[in-house]
Parts: sequence; C-alpha cells; structure tokens
Amino acid sequence: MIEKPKGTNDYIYPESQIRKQVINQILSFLEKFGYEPIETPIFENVELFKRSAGISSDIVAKEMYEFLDKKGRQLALRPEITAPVVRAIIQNNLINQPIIKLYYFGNIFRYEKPQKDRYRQATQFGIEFFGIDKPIADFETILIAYNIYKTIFNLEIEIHINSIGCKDCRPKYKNKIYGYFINFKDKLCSDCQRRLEENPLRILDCKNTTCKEISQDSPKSSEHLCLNCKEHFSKLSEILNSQNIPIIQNSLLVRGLDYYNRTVFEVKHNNIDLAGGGRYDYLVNHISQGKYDIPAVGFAGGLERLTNLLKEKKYINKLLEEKFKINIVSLSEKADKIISNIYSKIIDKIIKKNQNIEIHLTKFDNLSKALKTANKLKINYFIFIGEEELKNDEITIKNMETGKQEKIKIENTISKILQIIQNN
RNA sequence: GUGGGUGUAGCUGAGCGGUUAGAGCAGUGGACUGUGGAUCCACGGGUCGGGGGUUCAAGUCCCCUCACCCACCCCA
Repeated sequence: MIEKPKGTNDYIYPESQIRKQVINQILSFLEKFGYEPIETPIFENVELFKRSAGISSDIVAKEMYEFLDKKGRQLALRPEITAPVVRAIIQNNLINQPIIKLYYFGNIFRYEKPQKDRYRQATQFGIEFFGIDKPIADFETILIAYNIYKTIFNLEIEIHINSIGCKDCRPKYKNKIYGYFINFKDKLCSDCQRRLEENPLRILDCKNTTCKEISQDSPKSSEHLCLNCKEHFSKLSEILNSQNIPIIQNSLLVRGLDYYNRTVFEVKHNNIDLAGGGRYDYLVNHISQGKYDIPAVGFAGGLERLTNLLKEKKYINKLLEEKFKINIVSLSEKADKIISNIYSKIIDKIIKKNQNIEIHLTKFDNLSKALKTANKLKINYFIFIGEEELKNDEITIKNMETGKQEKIKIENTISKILQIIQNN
C-alpha cells in the first residue's frame, strides 16, 4: 500500500465540504472590499524566496522544498505567497495602477515536523494591498482580517500588533537590542545565544523563562521608532481604537519573514495563530531590483487552522445543512427508459433554474432495498416506477418524512416534481 | 531539528508473554419476494503500522523503521 507523504492530507466528505464552504465564504467576503483574485505558480525560482522572505528566516533557510528540474533550474515549492504575488504584478505590468488589491487562495509547502494545525502542504488565503503607505491601508487590512474571524465565523479573537520600524530606525534598534542582550549572553538559552548574532530581535519572541525575564527590561521597539514610524503607528492605533477593534499592543511581536517593516500583526484565538501579516514597503523595490517603489500591506491566514477550530466549535453543523434530496428509482428493466427520461428532464430544469437540490438516480430489483438505501441517503422525495405502475402508465411519488404517497400519470411527473421543489 | 506519547476490523475500544485475538457501531444477508427508519437472527471482514530480534511460545518484551498526536523550535 502506497501511502500519502508525511504531513499531507486527503480531504474527504464531510471535511472536504466544510473546507469548500469556509473558503467560499472568505473569498466572497474579500470581493466585497474590491479585491480581485490572483493565481501564481506553486513553484518559483528559489531566488525569489531567498531574496524576499529572507535567508535568515527558518521558512526559507530550513523549510523550503527545493529541487532542480531536468534542465538544472533551481526551483522551490512556494513556502508563502506574498513574494510570488509581488513578482506577478511586476511581471504583468500591473504596477502602474494607483492601487492594486488582490486576494489569493492556494497551497504552500514547508518541510516541517507535522502536528495538528501544521502540515507540509497547507492552504493559505490572503490579501495584498499595494499603493498606499498611510495607516488607513493598514487599518483596512486588519479590519478585514478581524471580520473574517469575528463576523463570518463568530470566533473570539485577539489582534496582536506592533511596529518594527523602517530602514532608518530598525537597524539602530537592532543595535540597541544587541547591546542590551550581549550583557546577558551567558544567561540566555542556547537558541538565543545563536539568535543574538543572527537576528537579535527574535530573542524577544523566546518562550524560555529566563530569556523572557531578561526581555522584560529590554529596549522597547515602540521607544526606538523614528518620528515617522511613531506617527504611523499611533495613527493606526487611534483608528483601530476608534472602531473598537480589540487590539493588543505587543512590543515583543516579531514576524518570521524578513520583508516586513512598520506594522506587523497576528490574529490569535487562545494560543492558535490563525493569521499573520503586516506592511512590506520595500518588497516591490527589492524584487523589481530598484525599478519600482510601491508601498504594500497584507496578511495570510491558514485554512486548516480555521477549519480545525470550527470543528471543535461545532460551527460546521451549520455548514452541513442538508439539501433537498430527490431519488428517482427504476424497479424494472422496462421502466429504465422512462425513469432516465424523467431524470434528464429534471436535471435540465434544475440547471436552468439554479435550484439547490440533490437528485439521485438508482435502480433496484426490490422496493424494500430501494427504500432502505433512500433512507440512508436522507432522501426527501422517493419517486419510482415498477411493474405495478407500468400497467397504468403511472409513477409513484412518496414523501419520505410523512410516508404518504400517491400515483400520478407519467406525463404529469415533471410538473409535479417541479411543484414539489418549488414548495420546499 | 530536539524530547515524550500512541498505532489492534471501515470507525471506536478491550486484551499487556500462554488455546483458534474479543466487543460495540457500521456493512452484507434473512425474518419481511411492492413499502424505509425499529427489533431479532446469521454472516463477512484482521499480514495486531512495517522489519528484525529474544523465547518452547510475542498483539503483549527488546531494537530499528514508518505514520499520527503532544510539548519545544518555528509558523499559517
């Protein structure tokens, strides 16, 4: 037996149905804000990720699925989707538009040790908003992320938010942090001793008790922002507060991708990170190698974390409401043609009227079995022709809930069925 | 990548050195051959995750391996 690769999943009913409905709700919601869909390849040149998400991030440095194709091109399965979107808007000359609002939905791949909520092939949705560097764009992005979880799925969430500064103030802050932690080097955990040299900001994120205590008195990013960054962040906070978006200012929040600047945020439920994002004003410049310079902000959310959570919350029952089901059954070889004809006509009408019903065509030798099967399928109306009906050119229609049934002439079947559908 | 736990029928669980691996649910057939859901009866289904070892004897003990789960790490 060949089994699926580690960290991957098959999604079968009912989970496949839940996923479909959850993602449909999210995507149609995003379109209300004027976002348009974009699709990019699931593999790209390795360089795209190394130069954007950053060589110092674990995602790129340790977790990428890299491979050579038959001509020796260095490729990678995408570990995130922001860099590909940026690449795509540059390559397709969308860059001249004053603002660009895009959303995506697709798989990402990370070579990690799998657990619940964490798979090697995962599904992300997200938005990217290009063209506005003002806090109002950050606000819109956070508002959308908030409403996806709060309004659509009714989840209690926290928005953690921070500003990590810009290319002017961030290096200075980094130096301060380094200068602070170097004094405690021996007390830091082994990971943090390594981080101190690679990216000292990450120490702020450490869960080790000693490191946490040391971090308490470290220089706070909010106190080391330049005036512009400080103003940007305080304006954003003001707007969010005025709209009663429950934010938690978390000066220890540092995100794992190198391209962020200024605003970074995470959407959390209990301790689960549902989504993360922020501003990346230099990424377009970076990927276009200095040709274009466009500010941007966005976020990405994980579909699996959301659906796993919804399963626990029993929200899914709502998503799996039964459709109205009709079963058309032949009980005799001689009835097959008539039944098939009725079936195809009904299907034709349903398609034209866009009715939300489910229709099953079955064939049994014995009525008892046919009914048992219909029962398992949770059929609402059971319609059949057997020897008895054939004698008088009739068809029997049975309501499975009440058990009531009636015989009608075959030629009246379609209009009767349509009438039943209409009434339900 | 580090540490820990789990893996027995389609699903959920017993069994923890000793007959032919046991149960509930699900499935199939029948009681009931043109009327379902209920009940009763019968039946089918297992390389006990995989490989190796210890032993007269291994689902049970040991080693390796694979997968899943948990805590780190990291992150969606």
